[in-house]
Amino acid sequence: MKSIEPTIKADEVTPPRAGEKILRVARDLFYRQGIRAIGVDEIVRRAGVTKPSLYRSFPSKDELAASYLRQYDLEFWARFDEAVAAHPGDPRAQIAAFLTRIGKRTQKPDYRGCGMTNAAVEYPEHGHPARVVSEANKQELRRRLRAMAAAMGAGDADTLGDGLLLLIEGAYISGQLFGAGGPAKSVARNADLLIEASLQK
Amino acid sequence: MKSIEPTIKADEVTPPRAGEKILRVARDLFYRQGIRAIGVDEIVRRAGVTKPSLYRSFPSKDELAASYLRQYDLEFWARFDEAVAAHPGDPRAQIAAFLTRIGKRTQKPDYRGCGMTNAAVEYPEHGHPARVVSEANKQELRRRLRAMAAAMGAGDADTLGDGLLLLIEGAYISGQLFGAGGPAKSVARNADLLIEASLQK
DNA sequence: AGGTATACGTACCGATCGGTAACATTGTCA
DNA sequence: TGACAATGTTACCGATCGGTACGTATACCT
Repeated sequence: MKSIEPTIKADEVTPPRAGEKILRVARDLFYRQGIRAIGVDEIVRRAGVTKPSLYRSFPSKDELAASYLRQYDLEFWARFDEAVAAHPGDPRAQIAAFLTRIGKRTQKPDYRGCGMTNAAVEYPEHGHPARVVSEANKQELRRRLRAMAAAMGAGDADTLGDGLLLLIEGAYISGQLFGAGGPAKSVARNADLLIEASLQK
Repeated sequence: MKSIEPTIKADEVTPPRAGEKILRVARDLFYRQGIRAIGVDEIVRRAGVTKPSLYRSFPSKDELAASYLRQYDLEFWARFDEAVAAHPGDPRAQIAAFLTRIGKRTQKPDYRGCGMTNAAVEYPEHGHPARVVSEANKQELRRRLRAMAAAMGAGDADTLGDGLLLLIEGAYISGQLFGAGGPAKSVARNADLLIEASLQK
């Protein structure tokens, strides 16, 4: 009476692996309160697992933080590419869509900026696992923004791309500094003004 | 032979009080490595004093961090007002001077952004002594930037002022994320483009 | 010289940090 | 049934965390 009912695979009925639960909880706590502010004990407690389970899935807390950021990276590019895909061949509209979304997110009550940016602030030391992931993400973002600026036909595409990056990072930070009603809500408008000025040169 | 020579008061000849040495060392370590990353033991060790001396001058580490930021606040406004004083009655030139200076600072090797911004990222909790100082500084900066945008005659002064704040915060963060050669070096140029676009509307 | 207040140092506190050793328990599959 | 892999349990490690009780030195004023 037990071998005839795997209508669902065992893998699917099995509750989330310990590593997955840990990463899910860590992601939430790290983002909302910061990586340094959260101890491994609190993570395992909220995840309903024990500490050895954490260290069987992750070699260290620093690597757990890096894993959190790698997942964050995937979700970030998913959002980015979603805005891109919504306006094929129109980089200016792509930027506008992406920034409009950022501007809205910054107004939400529990917004705490960009996990990548925050991690880099928390870990200034070069070579730290979390910082490595964060820097790679930002390098790639810069590359793509400059490419989009060039595709718009900007005279100085690198400057415009960098200007957009400054506005975006400013929105991330201002969002968590000022909360709702802060300067971040105008990021899309300001980016559009900057693009306009950079094109008619 | 001892009562006739107080040409200088005793207070002045005395080597720096423990509290001052502590604050000087704490300021340096907090800025370069972050507040959470530095323990009170390291502060007192590098300052050449002992821990009770720290807690006689400051009620807690959090308050020491707040004192560090209050001093940072004074120096920040000194730099800001210096740029303002250099171009009386010309807010656009004042902004340009201030941002040019920021752009240069971000290219220095040991640049680590704005101490205020970093502290707010490290302490997301509302009401934390360090965060309170940081938020007050940013609120005032926003107010002044908006006022300067209005003085420039911008159609939508609040949007322009906020846009400048976004660029500034973006420069702070990008400066420590990318190091020399990063997007922050173009902050003055992008701000000028944004101003230009905002005025001719 | 003596009193007094201020500043400083030694030694210590309990709590928490990230991380681990050793072993028991469970479910899966052959 | 028996082997295996994953997880849980318990207890522990040395280091560091922020913070303090308490005694000692120094400088000044009378």
